[in-house]
Formats: sequence, structure tokens, C-alpha cells
Amino acid sequence: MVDDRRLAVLRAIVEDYVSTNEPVGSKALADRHNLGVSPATIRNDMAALEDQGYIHQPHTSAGRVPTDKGYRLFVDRLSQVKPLTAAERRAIETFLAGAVDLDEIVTRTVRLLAQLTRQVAVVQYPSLTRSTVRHVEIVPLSERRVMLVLITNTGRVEQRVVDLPDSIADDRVAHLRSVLNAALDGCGLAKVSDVVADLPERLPPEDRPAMITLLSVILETLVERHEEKIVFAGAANLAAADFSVGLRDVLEALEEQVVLMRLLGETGDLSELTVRIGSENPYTGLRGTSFVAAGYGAGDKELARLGVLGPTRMDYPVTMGAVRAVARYVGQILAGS
Amino acid sequence: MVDDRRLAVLRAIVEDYVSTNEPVGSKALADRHNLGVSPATIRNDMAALEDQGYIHQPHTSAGRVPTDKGYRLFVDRLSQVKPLTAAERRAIETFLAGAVDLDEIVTRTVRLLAQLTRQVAVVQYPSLTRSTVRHVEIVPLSERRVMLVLITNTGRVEQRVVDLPDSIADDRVAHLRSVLNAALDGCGLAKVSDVVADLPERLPPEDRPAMITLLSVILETLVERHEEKIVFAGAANLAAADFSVGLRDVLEALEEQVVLMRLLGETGDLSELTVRIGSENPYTGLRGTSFVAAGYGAGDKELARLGVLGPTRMDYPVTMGAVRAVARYVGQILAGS
DNA sequence: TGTTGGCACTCGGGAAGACAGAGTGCCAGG
DNA sequence: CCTGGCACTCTGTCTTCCCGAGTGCCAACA
Repeated sequence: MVDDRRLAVLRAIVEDYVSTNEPVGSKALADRHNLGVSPATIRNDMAALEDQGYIHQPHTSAGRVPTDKGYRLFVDRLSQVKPLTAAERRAIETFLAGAVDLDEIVTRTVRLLAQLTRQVAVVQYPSLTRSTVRHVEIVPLSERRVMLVLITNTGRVEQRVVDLPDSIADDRVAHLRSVLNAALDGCGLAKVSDVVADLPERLPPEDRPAMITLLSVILETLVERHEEKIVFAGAANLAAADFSVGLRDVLEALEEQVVLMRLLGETGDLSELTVRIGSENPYTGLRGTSFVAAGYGAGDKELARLGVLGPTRMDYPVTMGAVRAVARYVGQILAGS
Repeated sequence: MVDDRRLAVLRAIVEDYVSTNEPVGSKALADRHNLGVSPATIRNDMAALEDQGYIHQPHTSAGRVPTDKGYRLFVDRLSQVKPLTAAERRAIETFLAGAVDLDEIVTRTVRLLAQLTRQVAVVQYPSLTRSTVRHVEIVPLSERRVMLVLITNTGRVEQRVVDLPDSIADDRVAHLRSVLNAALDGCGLAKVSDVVADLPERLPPEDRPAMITLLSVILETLVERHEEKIVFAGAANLAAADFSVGLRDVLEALEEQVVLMRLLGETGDLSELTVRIGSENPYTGLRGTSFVAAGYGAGDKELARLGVLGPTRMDYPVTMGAVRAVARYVGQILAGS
């Protein structure tokens, strides 16, 4: 009983603090939530909660503020994800449906998520690791230079300019292209590795160096660049939330690909909502912020992740609901196209 | 003489204010610049400059601050673009040289410019309007769906998923592709329009609807998306410059493609440095900021623009030097690849 | 006519002090 | 174990005050 009430008090503190952004005192709690006990009792509970490290008072005579640990408990045990309203769902659908290519899907998604949560949204481009080769195109640029365009089954297009070891005639390029396409069509990453070992041996010697170069670039593209591209939107929302301290750091982190990748990458299960709160973040500039992430993919394949970055005192249930919903819709769109 | 001295005073005011960020008074001016006259004389000049609207005093007993009009005069007549140091030039070269494709060139450019100026950099992707078609690729996705990939001579790759009016067999797709490539290779925008009118008539009737659809998409891609993509970097620098008021507005503007396009687009001569100061900006949120832009291109063709956004009290000579230098280097890189 | 030193005046911004209010901890009683 | 009461603490705000930078004007001077 006592424990239950204490948790209820913690929940009430989190909710009030999130909505008012001011330390919350025992009297206000008793007024706004019908906990059925007096302020004095609540004070005792608060003292206990503070001992356990869930809340904290900025000054001797101020109200209490949740700690990271407090938010963690709230997220894990005291709240449940809040589904979007029907209107919001419709808005998502219509907004995402109009996208014509992968770039636009990602762009729209990140904006949508930012607008929906009024925070900063982060979206990672779908990974290539699990995608397969749909088509390879080789376009001669000059004697020893070609542009390699790789089209995957997820609709992603990767392009690279490749310098060849020898000059090469156009008809040989055409031949290499057809050989490549025959060999690679439908291949996933693993299979491509096999082809790399195999294919050159079956070619006439004069074509081998060029083919080896091309294949190594393809492999490199599939492997190394698979999670490289991350975009964000909604930075303006940061200024609105009175961050006071640290805005600069947050903006810096957002422009640092490495930090973003760690933020999205170092999470546990791809298919779950992941919440990282304040000091749990892998980067000091992001103390004071929380990150809510989810994986998304076409069908049951996880392709990449997306998430929302906001102040630790964000509305977790709502944010989590939005992230989950958007991740699902993007998955549907990707599967459908 | 008098006029000359007044202009010198204005220049001194701008320089001091830019470096100290505090209203500058007559005594400080007399101390720091050897104008050869006493503070009292300077006061008279300042009064005159204020009458003419070049400077302004925040409060009755404060120093003077340049107005937008004052900065304008400074930029037009009192300053000259400051070239980069040799070290900076080398840094640019090595940093840009490593880029492997257009995406990376643009990404690196925008970061470079942001870092160099410690402000926000904005770069527009090279326009398609003046580029020519290098290659068209059509990849069947399903019976009535193909992916259209358009490769231009500037190395840009545009992709679109296209729904065809009828289902179409793979060999007919291959045929259409070769016809298209034969007809479009090397075509600029103008020529493509001709082809659109011409080509379908020379085909067997059953191929016409598909070809018409494809051509219209190609045209649309070349025309409508030509200046769509704009990226920025260095938002963190905004937080450092104590913008106090308006940071939010600026961030919002930066995320609004339309505003960015107007900022880059509505400038005069493509080949010149353009400076837009404070209220000269086409968007209210950008009062308080100035924008320094330049066109860049491969060889003598202007492809797009780039620029730097910062507080009105920026160091114009240095910023202009950096923008001009980066624009030139990017042009070289584009021409070389 | 243009320049200079002198002088009284103005006003913003920081320091110091006073005050109200919210919130706490503790204690004794139910 | 809960509750009301009470003394205490501290922050944020408001007011007041004062300093100093800077001005405009004036009379004198070259």
C-alpha cells in the first residue's frame, strides 16, 4: 500500500513537472491529484523518494524535481504508451503517402515526427545490410572512369565514381555490366561476398582488374555506408523548450554524425521502443536530454531506426506513442513501394 | 575631407562594434583608431551620421550601433574582401579533395564553410537546369512500375518511381531504354522538351503511352526539382553568437526550404558576391541576420549558389572572403570530376 | 567654418536590501 | 500510520540607489 502510494506520488510528480516545468510541492500535488492523503503525508513519501534517489530538490525550500532515475522508473513501470488520436493517424497517413522516392520518404518522416512531438526528430536511412541488389548500372565518364550506380530492392540508389586500373572501351563496359547484373541480381550482402571471390576467375584475364575494382567498390558501398546517413529536423523546437543551458551542445551533437549514430545504434533490441534518459546517453552534451527510439522496416525486416530527442522532462507516453506509430507507418510505406 | 572623415568614423564604428559587440562611444573611437581628431569632433560626426540613418543609439546615453543602412554602406564602399590565409586555402583544398560523389562534395562544402566562418552555411545542390542527360536507366520493379534513374553530366543522380499506364514486358522496357538513351544522350533541358514532342510519334503505338509517361517524368524532374535541395550546417554556431532574440525564428527559417530558396534564389547576378543585410532579407524571421552568397559552378557554368548566414554584426570582409574562396574551390572540384 | 575642451545632464545596469510566498521538516495528537 | 500545526529556510522579485559611460551643447580658438 505504502509503496503503491509512493509510486503514485512519483508518477504525479513527473506528470506535474512535465506539464508545468516547475518544481512541484506537496500541497500542489494534494490539490491536483486525488491521492486521498494530506500534504503532510505526501511530504513523508517525498522524503523517502528523495532518499532513494528518484527525486531531488533544487534548493532547501523548493519543490521536488524527478531525477533521471525517477524518469526511468516512470517510463518502466508507471506509464503506458499513449496511442495517437485518430486525427493524428490520418494526418500521418496522408502526409507520408505522397512521397515518391526514398529520399522523400525519409525527409517527410523526419519532419512529420518533429512536428508531431514538437521536438527534434532523427531518422536513419534504411540500412543496406539486409537489402538486395536490384540492378547495377555502369556509366562511362571518361576513359578510365565510370560512375557506378547501385539500385537496391528497398529503392535506395547508391552512386560512386570509380577510377579503373586500366582504360576500358565502352563495349567492354557494357559487357561487364551485363555479367555483373546476371551475377548479382537479387543478392544480399552475404551472397555478394561470394561473388566477389568467384566472378573474376570466370572472366577473361583482361577484364579481371576492372571487375575486381568494381566489385570491391560495390561491397564497400553495401557494407560500410549502410548506416551512414542520418538526418534530423525540428531544431527550432529546441529553442522553444527553454533549454537555457546546453542548447549549443545539443546542436553540436546533432550535427555530429558519429554522435547520432551512437545514439541510434547502441540500443538493444531493434524491434522495441528504446528510451535513453539524461545521463544514460552516450555523449556528455546530451545530459539533460532524453532519446526515444524505435526500429522500422519493410515487413518484418528491420532496416533502420528513428527517434526523437527532447528535454528529459518530456511527455514520455505521448512521445513514445508518436515514435512507435510513425515507425510502423514508415514500415508500411516501405513495404508497399 | 569632412565627408571622408565621417566615412572613416563609420568604418571605425562598424569594426569596433563587430569585434566588441558593444555600442561604441566617441572616446573609445578616438583611443583605438588614430583619426587625428578629438572625441568632441567625432561626436559631431556621429550626430551627422545618425541624422543620415547610418548609426543609431540604443539609449540616450549609450554609444552608437550601425544600422542596416550603415552596414550596407560599409560593405559597398568602406571595406574590401579579405582573402584567406594560405593555411586556410590549403585546408579547403585537402578537405574538399577527398569527396567521392556529389552528395559528399556538398556535405563537405557546407561543413567547411560553417567551420571556416563560425556561422551557418547554406549550400544549394547544383542545378539541373543547365546540366545535360548522361544516361537514363529504367529498372522494372513490378508489372506496371519502373524505377527511373537519371544521371547527369554533373554527376547528379535523380531517381523516381514511375507508375505506367499499362503493364509492360521486360524486353520492351529494355527497348524503351535504348531508344531513350539514344535520343537524350547529351541533351540539355531545352533539347529534352523537343524530344518530348517528337519521340513518341516515331514509336509503335503500343509503346507510346509508356514513353509519354516516362518523358514527362524526366522533364518534370529536370525542371521542377532543379533547385529543390538545400542543406545547411553550423546551427550550433548560432547558439554561440549570443543571438538572444530570434534564435528560434532563425532555426525555423533554416528548416523551411521555401525560405532558403528565396534567400539563395532572389539575388541578382549569379557570378557575384551578394550580401543581404538585416531587413533586406525576404523573411521577417531573418531580420537581425545577414546573408552572404555566391554562385558556384563547374568551369564557367553557374550551377547553384551557396552562402553564409550570420548576425548582422558579422565580420563582412572575412565572411565574404571565405564564401568567395569556397565557391571557387567547389567549382574547381566539380569541373575536375 | 571647423575643431576643441569643458560641463551639466541622462539613462542603463549592477549592487544591496526588503519582502512575500512557497515549501519543507518535525512534532505531537488522533 | 496519518494529519494539522508551526517555525524555519530559501529563492525570486521588486525597489532603491548609485556609478559611470556617453551625450549634446556652448564658448573659445585657429
